[in-house]
Amino acid sequence: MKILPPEFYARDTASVAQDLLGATLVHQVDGLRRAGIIVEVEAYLGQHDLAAHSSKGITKRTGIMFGPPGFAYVYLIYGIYHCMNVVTEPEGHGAAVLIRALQPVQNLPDNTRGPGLVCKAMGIDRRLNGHDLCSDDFHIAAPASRPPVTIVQRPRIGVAYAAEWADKPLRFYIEGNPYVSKK
DNA sequence: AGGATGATATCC
DNA sequence: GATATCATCCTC
Repeated sequence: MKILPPEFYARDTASVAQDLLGATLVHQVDGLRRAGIIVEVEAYLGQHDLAAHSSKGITKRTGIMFGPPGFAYVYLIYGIYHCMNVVTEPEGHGAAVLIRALQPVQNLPDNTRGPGLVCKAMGIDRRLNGHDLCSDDFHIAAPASRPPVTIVQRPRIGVAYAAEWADKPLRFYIEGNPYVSKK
């Protein structure tokens, strides 16, 4: 297992999203290491993508999305849950990949299906917004060799407001994996 | 089908 | 300063 470097994220967002499937998200706090395999993601392409938060431009909230790749963008949704993204593409682009579901590997509860539960299970909250995802205690690691999997492509969840962008197939998941949040 | 619950953007 | 809107999840 090796920690994915910033260069990994500084590419086409849809490609990064698909390449993250099968990688392991790791978060260690107070000596407790939590880990899960990423099985479902969504790509948010940048300022022109009406479904992306960055479509509003650079604000206090979205500023991190316009920063350098390989950093975490964490926000509070519906007052209760957190969602975690990884910033992609070169600095200033405003693109990110949302982590939607994990397959538990270490110190995780059974249900990690859905972005809100992923953050709850991993102990991720707004304090990690803007955190470097290439650090020892918080990173994504790639397996030495990835087993062959079929990647399914579907429209994104919960973005019906985004006009023509609502139907774009920018949600990716591992076919047949029981930890995917929705069929 | 609807409620929880708070930050944010976008108005006045 | 007020309000409408959420990249969700749980319970009824």
